[in-house]
Amino acid sequence: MPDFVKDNHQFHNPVEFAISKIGGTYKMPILWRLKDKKWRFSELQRSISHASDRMLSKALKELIEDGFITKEIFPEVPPRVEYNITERGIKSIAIIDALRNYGLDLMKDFGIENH
Amino acid sequence: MPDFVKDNHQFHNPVEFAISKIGGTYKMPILWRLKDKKWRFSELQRSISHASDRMLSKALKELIEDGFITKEIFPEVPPRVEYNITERGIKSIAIIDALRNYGLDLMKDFGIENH
DNA sequence: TAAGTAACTAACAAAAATGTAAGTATGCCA
DNA sequence: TGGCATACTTACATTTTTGTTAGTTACTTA
Repeated sequence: MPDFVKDNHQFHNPVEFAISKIGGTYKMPILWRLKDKKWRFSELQRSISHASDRMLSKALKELIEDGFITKEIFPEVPPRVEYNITERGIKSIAIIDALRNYGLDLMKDFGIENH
Repeated sequence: MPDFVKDNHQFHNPVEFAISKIGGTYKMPILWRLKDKKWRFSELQRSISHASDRMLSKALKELIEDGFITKEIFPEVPPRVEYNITERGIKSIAIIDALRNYGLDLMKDFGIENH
């Protein structure tokens, strides 16, 4: 597991790289929602209600830059914007699902009930 | 995916909970190393050389508190301490492996060569 | 007698992530 | 004419995570 550098940032293993791309508080929740349909900004906002405008916007922007999602702007007033998942985004769904299931197992293990 | 609270901390989904337990820069590297043998503190130090004493110590302590690893102190001078993985720790290896493989795929996708 | 060793801990500093509040554009509707 | 709606951005504050430096214990070896 040799170190490597990408975009002026040093990584020590593949997990660090993966987390740098889809980690953080909001990226996986976004990808998870986009996995089977397009979502508007305001829909994501309502659904991930603990995310502020700023954080949601920031996460979306980085996911676009990294090629996990795309953005379509409709020239209407008020504006309409739709976010769509890409091939690369689709490929991320499997680990998000695995992580989610592991999280559920851990919750059970720690005695957390999910109704 | 309802919110829940554990140890005075609010979580919004199972992934967040999983990451709170095995996330951060050093926990997965530690678990990964302990998966098939015991390691001494100094061995981990040499192997995860970018971790400072403090961070390594902190990560180990939290993994112990959360039941992923155990610690055995030998009454020798200079001291000898061995860290060992638990059942709960063993169960985490599968996602670490999955995340690692996903990371390798992503690296390839982003044009990063690993020799 | 002094330096070396393993496995730490404490105090403090810096960097990164997240949060909060306010402001922007454009046109529609009352 | 004023307020409303959507999808943002900017500036700033706070919190969390990570890093740095120095010190501790207690025995062994030079």
